[in-house]
Amino acid sequence: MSAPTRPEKVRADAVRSTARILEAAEDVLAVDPNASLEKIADAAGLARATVHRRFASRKALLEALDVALNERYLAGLQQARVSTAPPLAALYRLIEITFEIKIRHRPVVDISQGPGQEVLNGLDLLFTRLHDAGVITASGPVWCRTVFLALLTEVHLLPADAPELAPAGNNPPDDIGARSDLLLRTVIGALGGSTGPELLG
Amino acid sequence: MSAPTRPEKVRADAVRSTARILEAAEDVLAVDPNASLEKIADAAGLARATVHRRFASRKALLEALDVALNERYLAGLQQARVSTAPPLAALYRLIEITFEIKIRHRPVVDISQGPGQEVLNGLDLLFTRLHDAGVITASGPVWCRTVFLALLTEVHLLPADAPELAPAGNNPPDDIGARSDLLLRTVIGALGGSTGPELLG
DNA sequence: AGCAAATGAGACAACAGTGACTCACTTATT
DNA sequence: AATAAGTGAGTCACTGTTGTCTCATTTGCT
Repeated sequence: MSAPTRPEKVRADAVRSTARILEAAEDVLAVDPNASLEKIADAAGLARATVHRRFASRKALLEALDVALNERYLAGLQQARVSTAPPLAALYRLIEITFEIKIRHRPVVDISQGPGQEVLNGLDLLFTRLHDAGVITASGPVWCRTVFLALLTEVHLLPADAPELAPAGNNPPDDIGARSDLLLRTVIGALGGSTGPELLG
Repeated sequence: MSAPTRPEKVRADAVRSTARILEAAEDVLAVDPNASLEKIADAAGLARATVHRRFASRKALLEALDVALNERYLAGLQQARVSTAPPLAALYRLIEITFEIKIRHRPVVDISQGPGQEVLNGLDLLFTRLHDAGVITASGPVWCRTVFLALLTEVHLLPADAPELAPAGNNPPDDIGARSDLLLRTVIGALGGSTGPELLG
């Protein structure tokens, strides 16, 4: 009803601001899911009023953030060829991609309802395939995905100098690789798969 | 300075209220860590004023809850003979005890600082012993405890009718036993131990 | 029964966060 | 350079929560 006289063209300014706000929100909310809009605005280097201009309400911001994260995740699932590649290779690739785009989960309202359903279906498919291929013992995809997401969060929060992230002979410090390896080993082991070093054979 | 005329004797009334408030707080805060004092009071069947009489501030309530949980946990650690019993048996017993007294972790402010240090030390000792005994591969006790607590939370939140909680031939539905088994298998596997059914040999 | 303690109900100010608005100023686009 | 869009800074009303207080009533103790 009260159409706020929408502008003819969206200026490059506004786009940057929107992106900055989303980035800041992701970072800030990861630490404190109840952080105020002012904190987010500060982290984005903008005024709180600007946040309100780009996002009508706090709820709207959270939903936009949810959508953005789900999009990234969904792209990751496709890129990992979750439904066609050998499941273990797909899982490893998905993990790598996830760490590369540093997806966080905690902040998001509730991944289980709303647009995140596609992502969940993709994960469930992956774990079903892993079970069918005999890579893991656990058969319930919901449980598998729960464990996966929980461990993903923990590996994500692990400080970069943790001893678990120091691989055997690899001198070059490859943070993403180390985290991916650790998460893969841990998840597969947790779900009843073999943890041998020849996993990806 | 403003000593609020402390009573000569603490009545049985007050003790019950304090306990009720702590119980309610544990339950309510497990679902929503930012629940208002009124919600907690309602869950306890008491007026908000009473909560404020027993606990000077919200912070005081959270600290008291933290202390209470840590006490229970510490008692569990001793009861499981974490430092003397065979480590795998100790872990299993600790898990059982934890589920019996239904300890939740999320609500607590931050278990890593304050009086919770003793508990963490106990857990670290347990995982060090598990590694030394060759039960698990992971050697960093901090990482082990992180994984343990994360999975504990997930198993705790698992609905009672989840397929993962239905054991092989055991007809009698033993919820705590099923959860304990699942958690033990998952944790040991996640930390690089064998997941065979003959674990406790 | 009698007293002190504890509670419920309600009012109260203080405070933080949200959302809407204005106005002067800056920036992007043409 | 001119114009439209975007921003910063500030104000304002509104809401929910916290913490304090009072007073009538109920409850536990002896």
